[in-house]
Amino acid sequence: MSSEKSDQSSVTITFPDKHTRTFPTGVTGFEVASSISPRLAKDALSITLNETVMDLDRPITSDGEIRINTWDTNDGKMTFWHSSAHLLAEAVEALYPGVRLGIGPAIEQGFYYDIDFGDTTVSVEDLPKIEKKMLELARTKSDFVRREVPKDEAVSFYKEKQDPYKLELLEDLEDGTISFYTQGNFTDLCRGPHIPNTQNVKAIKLLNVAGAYWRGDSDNKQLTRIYGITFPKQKMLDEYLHMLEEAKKRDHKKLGKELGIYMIDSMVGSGLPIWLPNGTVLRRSLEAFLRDEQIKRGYQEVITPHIANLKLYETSGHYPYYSDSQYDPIQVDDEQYMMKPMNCPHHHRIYGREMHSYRDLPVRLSEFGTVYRYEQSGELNGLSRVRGFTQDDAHIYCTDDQLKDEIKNCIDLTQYVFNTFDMPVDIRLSFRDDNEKKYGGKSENWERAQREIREVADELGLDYTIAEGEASFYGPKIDFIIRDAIGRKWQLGTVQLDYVMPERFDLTYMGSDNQKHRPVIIHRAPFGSMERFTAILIEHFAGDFPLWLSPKQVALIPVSDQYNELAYEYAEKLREAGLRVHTDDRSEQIGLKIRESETAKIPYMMIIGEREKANKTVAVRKHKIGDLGTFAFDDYLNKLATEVQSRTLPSEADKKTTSN
RNA sequence: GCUGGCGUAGCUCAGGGGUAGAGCAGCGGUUUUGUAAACCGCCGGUCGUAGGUUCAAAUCCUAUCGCCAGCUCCA
Repeated sequence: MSSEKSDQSSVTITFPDKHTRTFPTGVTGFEVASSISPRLAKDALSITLNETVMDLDRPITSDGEIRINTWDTNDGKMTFWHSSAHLLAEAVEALYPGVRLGIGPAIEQGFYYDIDFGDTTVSVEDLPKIEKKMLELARTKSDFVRREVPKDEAVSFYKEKQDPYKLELLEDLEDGTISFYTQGNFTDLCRGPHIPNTQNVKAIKLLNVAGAYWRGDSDNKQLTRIYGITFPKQKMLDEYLHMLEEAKKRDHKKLGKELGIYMIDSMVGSGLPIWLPNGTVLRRSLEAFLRDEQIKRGYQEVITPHIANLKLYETSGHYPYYSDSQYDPIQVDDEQYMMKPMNCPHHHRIYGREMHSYRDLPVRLSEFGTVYRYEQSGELNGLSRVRGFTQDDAHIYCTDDQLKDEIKNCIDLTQYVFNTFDMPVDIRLSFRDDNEKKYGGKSENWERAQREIREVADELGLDYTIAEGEASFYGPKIDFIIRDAIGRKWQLGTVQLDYVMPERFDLTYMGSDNQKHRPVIIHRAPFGSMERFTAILIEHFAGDFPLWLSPKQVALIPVSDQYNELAYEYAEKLREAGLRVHTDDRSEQIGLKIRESETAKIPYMMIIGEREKANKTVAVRKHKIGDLGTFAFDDYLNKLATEVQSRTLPSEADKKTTSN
């Protein structure tokens, strides 16, 4: 921060609500917080001054906008967890003298520290004793003390300590910008900021140990990374651990198996998921949903083969550029063919098969296209990371003038899709940075595209962030990050602009000026991959799917064998109405049949016995809710059909049924 | 691919040098049932795979495959 105004005797601080106050120069964040309320001063962890997070006791020497960071803010948590990482390092140094420290940052959920334990292996069993030490140290209420040190001193400090990692970090730092933080007996090279003292840390959980390469480079030594999380209150930790357990219960690998969604079979091959009957119903329902919506929006569906001549990918540039993640080509007659890693080149050839007039554009080609990519074995994970998957892919070929409308249409479709599942969406505009070499296509196209994307986002009133340098090689993109029912974030759909492929495939259209022009391509996929999206859906709904997606929608449960006939009759009517029905005609007790339907997460049960036979009614029981009462069969059938058609979410359906 | 952990019956798990265990599921009977587990019996495993050590290996060692947590990468 510049201190050009340090000669002034006062600084003007602007608060988040835009009101301003004047303080003497050199006032600290703590003093500013105290001037508002003692409570705030007590809760404050750090301040953010002009987007820079600072210690509470750093003097403020220039005007600026301030935020006082408590636990309830993101910056506050980051400060808290970063300080907790130091606490972890202190505990580890105390318990394992002679360890070398790498880096220890705060992360989205907690923090980690990378540590070289030398010849000692540390496993999860060792974590409780480190936790205990951390708590002990936290209770000493040690202040975090910042000290700016000359580079020479920092270097000799770490030479003394024989820590090659910190020395390597120091190489990249300039004299005059180096600071140490000390708490208790522990000093660490650190930019800061930190919380005032260790006693705010009341609850500690070390979660995991894992190997991590120094600086993320697999040529470097692998350090031991200890992950942890801390809280200012024990209750918060309890809640967090509860959330972790909840997430575990929702794990799609567990539920996917239990509900018969998919299997992975070692004889078929790892990373090659097999969709079981229940999963296939679910997936086809999702596809039908998107397909219908795309048809309404003027898409044309195509089907392309799973392997293609290598020349196709040489033309697109995917080969050999991405050959690390592609399966090796196979020899077919005199030519080489490759498993399809992308659908786009096929679609480009479809576009290119005939002349297009500007009047025909946009051309929107869609495909549920299955692609194969080689993922390293350690990457594979259930349905969410696989080697063969199906993209809900589409490519839109349009003129520059149509681009804005098409982007708008894509964003609208994507939002429509995620709204249907009640998944809140964060939007990120991924633009290029100044590194020209990273990107293809003409600069003016990029600039226009980025401007138009932003205009569209503004016109739609979207709340978005811009990520410079996150664009793909061939164009800027819009990324959709959704949040699931337990608040986890997933990057899903993308809309990407492409100025490179039209050149590579020599795609043209005839303009009104009777000249050939290059179309712009939009790549977009709301779900991204059917496999990954299904994994997220399973976890989002915890397997309790909305009726329209449930593999089995209604279980018919006769009270005893005598009522089987009526159950078959009802089942037939439900099937005719398009519902997926299971009739449980086993000679089992009703309690068991209900229990099994509950654990299979079938949304509705219809119980049929003497009373129902007499009156042509059904007793309806709803999954997770219980007995809803008795209804005329035909009425309930219509109600269910409506619920499917409107794609009602389980939470909404519960409200409706419990209120009547 | 790398580091660490884990592979025992269809599933969930116990056992840790001396003849493989439980519950659930499955099968056969009995029970004909009113809103989350009826009763009896039976079947079921080369202890992931391959080597090795040993009189003897599910158990110890080595390799390998798979899974899990991370690391790296992701058009």
